[in-house]
Amino acid sequence: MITPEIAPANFIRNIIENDLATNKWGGRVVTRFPPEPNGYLHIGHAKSICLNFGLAQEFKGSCHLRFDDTNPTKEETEYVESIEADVRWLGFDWGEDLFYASDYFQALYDHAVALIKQGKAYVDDQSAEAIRATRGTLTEPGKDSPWRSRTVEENLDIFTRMAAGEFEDGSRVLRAKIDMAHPNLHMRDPTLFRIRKVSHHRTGGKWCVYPMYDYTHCISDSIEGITHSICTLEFEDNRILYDWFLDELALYHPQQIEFARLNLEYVVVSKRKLLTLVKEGHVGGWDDPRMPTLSGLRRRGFTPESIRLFCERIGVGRKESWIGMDVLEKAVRDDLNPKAPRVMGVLDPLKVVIDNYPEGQVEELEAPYFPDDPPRMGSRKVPFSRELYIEREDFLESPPKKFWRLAPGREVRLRWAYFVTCTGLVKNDQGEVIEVHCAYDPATKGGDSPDGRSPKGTIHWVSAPQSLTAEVRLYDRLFAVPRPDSEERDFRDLLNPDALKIIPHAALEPSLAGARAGERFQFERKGYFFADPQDSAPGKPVFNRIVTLRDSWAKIVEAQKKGR
RNA sequence: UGGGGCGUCGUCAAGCGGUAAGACACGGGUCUUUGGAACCCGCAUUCGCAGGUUCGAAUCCUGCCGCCCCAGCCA
Repeated sequence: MITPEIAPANFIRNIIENDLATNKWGGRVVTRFPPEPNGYLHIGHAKSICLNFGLAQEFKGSCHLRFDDTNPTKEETEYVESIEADVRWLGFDWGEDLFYASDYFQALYDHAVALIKQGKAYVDDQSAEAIRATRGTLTEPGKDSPWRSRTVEENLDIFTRMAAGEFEDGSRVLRAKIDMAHPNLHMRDPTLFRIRKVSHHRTGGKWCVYPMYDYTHCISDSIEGITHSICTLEFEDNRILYDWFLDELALYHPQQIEFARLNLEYVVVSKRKLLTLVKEGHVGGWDDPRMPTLSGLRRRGFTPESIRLFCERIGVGRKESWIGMDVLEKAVRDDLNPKAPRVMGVLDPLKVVIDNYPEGQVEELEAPYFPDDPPRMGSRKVPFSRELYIEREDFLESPPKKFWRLAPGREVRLRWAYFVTCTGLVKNDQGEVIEVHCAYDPATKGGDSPDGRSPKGTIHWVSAPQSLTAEVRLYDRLFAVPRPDSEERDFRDLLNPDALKIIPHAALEPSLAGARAGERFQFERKGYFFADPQDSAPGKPVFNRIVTLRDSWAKIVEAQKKGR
């Protein structure tokens, strides 16, 4: 197991601890995760989910799942289902606390009527363009609407008729009457309700006026008895409205707290761009293993634990920050290292003939699944014969300094098998090595020599005749540059062409024929792999590479290059 | 030139007036039948800058500088 990491302190936890100490909320901690059901959840949402559900868990409170479905033109049931599945997959449970903003449409309407009666809201007959034109600018105040001083009675009458469907979409809106000269633009008479004569995924045709976010969110939080309403930094300016509505309506008043959203290098997370990748076929779908969506990460083979570990490690603050992809990769390695059984698979096969090994002979060699803890899960038998495959990159005709693998005259250990020494090689017309010849030392069976010598290199291998041919998909970072969003070029041109390499005929050890869909393994020296849950069939697994192993040889090579 | 925020190691991030946690990355080493893992050591005399208050400041005050967000009938 990964050593349990102590959840690092953060300012939100501090606020909660302080509130608990002062009994501000009567000992309650109630948070919520409020997605709009208009797209798939991605790694950025995971941060928010882990924060909200994690805090609730830690303080024995609760976290509500609430769909913010106030805009029927953009929201669909398909998305609520995928969101529920993703949150559950991440390991969180909202219990009975599943809500929809649309549950509160009537209450929202009633509160609007109350605001009208208080003279705090009015119906504006101006067009959207006119409203925009009179909002003023960052430095100049706006102008009052000509409809701002309608009587309460008239406002009540028209608002009622708006809700009854008497007016066309866009013909008028209900606005709060605050201050058109306020320095915070959100306070310049924000819209409360707009007319939308469209069917809503839950309320159908019941409503033709729909409430806006600022008005809806605070009241929804209030109704549900939320204590800490955690959202991202871009809503900082909206907090003034959150507070204004609740104060004017004299309702239970949760505290809105903002934190910096996640920025992850080498991916893009905007719905528009992700959708483009899917629609234009740059990826196979929302759950393509290259995608930063939770469904993509799941399909790739990431574990929920690894995502949670990642979220814990990146912390929570109010500073715009960028997290390197290596942090996510490290998190999944750390999670899988103690969990994934070790097996051998050759991704780029190079044939090896052991000349002094009897033709036709096959030995079954013992190979532990967890070499660092052999009793655990025991071992499997791996066949060994005269003809093997090794990784093409594990042989070099003229090896550079510090290369410890196979080369002419060089002895290496074949993992769990024998020491072999390279005695010759065969090339094709293009001068490429297509076959390597070796001699094995029968005294080194199992990988130990009686004379105590130990080769510098140990490489993996698979017996050719018994090998399992399987498709392996090597995934890597989606983009070739760390911050695709801040580049001038079209983001499509920044995609990493090597984000997916399909190997149709990898040579795997035969035990893998028994791999079940959804199982994870470490292919020794190569990385962690996941039997694709959709494309694997009994006896015919298809593997996705989740992440490579840390590769210090690659670092040496790079250093040598630079040194030159 | 309005309003709201943010600036602590390469990247995140603790710290809340008492003399800079931790993680990732990086460097070195031990061990090793994965150049994996594990383990050990190192890694900010300094907290955007400049002043000030104080016995004492990353923490308080003042002034600068830099970066982000806001002008949807989106959320």
